[in-house]
Amino acid sequence: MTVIDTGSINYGMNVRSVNKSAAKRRRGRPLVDDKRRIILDAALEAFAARGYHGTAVPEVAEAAGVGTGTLYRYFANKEALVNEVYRDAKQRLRTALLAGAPELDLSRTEIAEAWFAELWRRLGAFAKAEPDAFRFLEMQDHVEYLDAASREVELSVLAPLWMAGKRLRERAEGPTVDVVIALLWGAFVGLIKAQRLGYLRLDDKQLEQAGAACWRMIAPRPKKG
Amino acid sequence: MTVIDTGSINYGMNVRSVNKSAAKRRRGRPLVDDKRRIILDAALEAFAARGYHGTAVPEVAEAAGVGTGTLYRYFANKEALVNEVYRDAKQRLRTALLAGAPELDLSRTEIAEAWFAELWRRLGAFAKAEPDAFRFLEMQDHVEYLDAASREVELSVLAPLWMAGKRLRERAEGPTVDVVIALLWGAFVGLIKAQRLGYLRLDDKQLEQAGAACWRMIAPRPKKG
Amino acid sequence: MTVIDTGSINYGMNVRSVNKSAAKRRRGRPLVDDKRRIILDAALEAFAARGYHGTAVPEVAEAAGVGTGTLYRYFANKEALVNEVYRDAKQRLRTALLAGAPELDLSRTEIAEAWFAELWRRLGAFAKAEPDAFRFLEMQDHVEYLDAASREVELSVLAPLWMAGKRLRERAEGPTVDVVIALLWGAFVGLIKAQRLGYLRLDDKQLEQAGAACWRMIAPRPKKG
Amino acid sequence: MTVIDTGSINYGMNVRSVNKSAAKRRRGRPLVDDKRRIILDAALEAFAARGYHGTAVPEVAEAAGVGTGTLYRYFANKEALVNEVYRDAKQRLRTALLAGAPELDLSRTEIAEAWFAELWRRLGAFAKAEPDAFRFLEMQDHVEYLDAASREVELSVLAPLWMAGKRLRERAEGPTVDVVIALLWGAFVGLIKAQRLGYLRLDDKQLEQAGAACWRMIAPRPKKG
DNA sequence: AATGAATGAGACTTCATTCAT
DNA sequence: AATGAATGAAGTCTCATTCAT
Repeated sequence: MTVIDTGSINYGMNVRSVNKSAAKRRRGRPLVDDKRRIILDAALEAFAARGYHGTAVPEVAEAAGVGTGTLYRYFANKEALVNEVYRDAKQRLRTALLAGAPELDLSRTEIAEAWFAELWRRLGAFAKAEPDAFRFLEMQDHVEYLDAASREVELSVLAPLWMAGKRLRERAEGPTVDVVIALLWGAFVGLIKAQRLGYLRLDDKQLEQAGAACWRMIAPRPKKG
Repeated sequence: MTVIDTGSINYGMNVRSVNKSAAKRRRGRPLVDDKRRIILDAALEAFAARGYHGTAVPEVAEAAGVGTGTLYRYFANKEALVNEVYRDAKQRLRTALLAGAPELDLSRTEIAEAWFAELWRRLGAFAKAEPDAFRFLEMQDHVEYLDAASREVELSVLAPLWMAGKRLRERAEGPTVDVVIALLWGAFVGLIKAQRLGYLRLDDKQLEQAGAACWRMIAPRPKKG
Repeated sequence: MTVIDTGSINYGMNVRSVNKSAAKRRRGRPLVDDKRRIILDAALEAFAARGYHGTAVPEVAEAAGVGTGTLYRYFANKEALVNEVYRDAKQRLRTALLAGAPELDLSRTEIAEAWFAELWRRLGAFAKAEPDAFRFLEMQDHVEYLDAASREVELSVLAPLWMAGKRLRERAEGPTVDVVIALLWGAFVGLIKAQRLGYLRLDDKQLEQAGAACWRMIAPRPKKG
Repeated sequence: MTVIDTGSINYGMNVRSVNKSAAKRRRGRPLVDDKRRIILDAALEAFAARGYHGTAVPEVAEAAGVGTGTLYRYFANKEALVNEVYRDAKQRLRTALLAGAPELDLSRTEIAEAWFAELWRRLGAFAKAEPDAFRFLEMQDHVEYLDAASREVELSVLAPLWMAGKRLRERAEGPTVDVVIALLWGAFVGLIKAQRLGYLRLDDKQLEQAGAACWRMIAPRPKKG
């Protein structure tokens, strides 16, 4: 069962650094994308900590180590910036969750369970490796400023999960797929939030146990009759 | 089993109106608390919709139908206002969840299950009756401006749940109480958020099924050995 | 010939002061319009001196003796301000030129000449009494920021002149009415501009002689044949 | 009468192109002045369209097809640029109006009239050939940034006209030379401005008629007595 | 010599808070 | 006690100018 044998793969953790070091260079000269990357990172941290309205653009610029005017050379305005930060983080989440996931027969319960455990582990790894990204993405009310492109990215993460859920819960009773996804996602978010607020400390074992509990929530039980 | 026989009690739904109409009056003379109440309600709505930093104080005053200066007679400043809004909403949530709950023997599984179902129902009722309060309370990053008093109120809601969880999961295996609470709370929040964002529509039956799924997550299974 | 017997009427000169003193007051309390008026006057002076783009809003506020924020209570933004300044000045020009002008039989040359002399004198009085208004109105390229309302006011000044010109030059040969108006208006503007730049000094006699010269430019000569 | 027999000479029209193609070259190598010329032209267009304060330096550089830094190699700063643009345009106007004008006996009325008609025609040709130059030169409030050198050039255009006017109006009654020049110049500017704003359309015949009307304004009439 | 990325001063505008009425 | 006009600090964004490449 190769799926869960990912201990050696460090997903999530390296997405960002990959992006950074992969910045196109020509003969050693760092290109525009470098500065862009630095600003995006600084903005993510600020937005994650204080929200969109609570963050001043010069703050972001300073954190990125560039002048305010420079930031505006890379992003048309604050709204464009937050949208790119959002898409960027969401893409990384997407990669962390879905990259390299093989097509599996989720109708077989033991395979489905392993698949879910893997997903949960990846989520945990992402939340640990990129706490700011995770926190930012789970903020309420991006709606206010997200543009069409960002909403599309949003769907590109949800859709695969929804498809998997659909296959997983074919012929099962209980809540519909939408509800199950919302519950699971919320449960995970709640866990991370509680940790951030200091209500609990998570180690790998507890994270795994939490995942197992969540699996019990959705484990298919055949419909009556 | 009186616990679940609360169908006739409309908890939650009336919390706000009770607060409103219960504003202390003496022989028909409206008291100070009336205006206070109105401002708090207007502020809650605004904060829930646009967040703390996205809401302007004069905006709140106008929505409350009072002058800006008047608002400052009741609340020292914007931060004091948001803290009071927070405590006020949290108290109402507390009442909606915990009021009149009898002491139960949660070590007996069928009683515990009924107790959880009731809790879940009350949560649902609160989220429906006071969407703004629920949304506001679950916003991230109150931390930035919450004061000690507010954090205390926060605990006054959590503590009873924690105690109940403790009793419920004595001798059970799986995640610790903190983790379970975080998962459950998060799951419910995720459900409501998904509904608000239009990812799903909830009717009473689906809400109940969701609750049942969550119960499966925490239903005590005796420790091995 | 009552037309030219206006020596006792001080047109133009008093339009502004009238506006000022006529600010609605109730029991001696100066009303909102007062501050509005002060800001408009300060803005006119600044715009006349340095143009729209050359004038900073806080400059105007300071000249008006109010805080920057205050200015924005009265005018939505800089563009709204300049439009109101424009309309305000143009209306005053209109009043100064056209107020109380009787209907005359401009087909009779001697009446037409007196009418023109009167118009010229009024122009001179306006330019003298309100140099800033005159200078501002004759700046190039208001077009960039003028809104529909302002363009309407523009026409309300031009239309009557155009009608008069039409009547005056019925059956005359030479340039069309549009051309004549443009020439005359331009000639007057050139005169004032030259004075402002120090190329000449105008006394009443020279102004009158200039008007007479202009009259020669348009004095109707019957068409040949 | 060679003066008016200039129908075949295309003055004005070619001033700019002459300047351009006449940029000093040596054996096909484009010289510094080429780039200078291009920048001046781009700047003129921008300043004419949006004014000094409404024009950004990088905008000019881009329109000229050079880097921003390059522009600063040719002009010390924005103010130096606008001054050079001004002098350049004014010189071209000077050439267009005065080049090749023979010394004439303006005391003879019919010669003076022909001379004036020629001047008017040249003005018209210049305004048509170089609308941007004409528009820019007639903008108000160059004063703010014009330096001594520019003001000198201004005079080098005015002085010859003033001399001619002096000779023309020796012993005539009516307004002084300054006034007459201001009126005429203003009249022509008004005509062109009206055309630009769409208040009228000018063809050659109307332009000539306008010139004739203006001549009537200044045609010398012997002093009484 | 040419470039254009970088910058910070300064422009426009908002808003938390005060205070005279 | 209630008001809302007034304010200036602070936020978003632009642009004249510099300087490393």
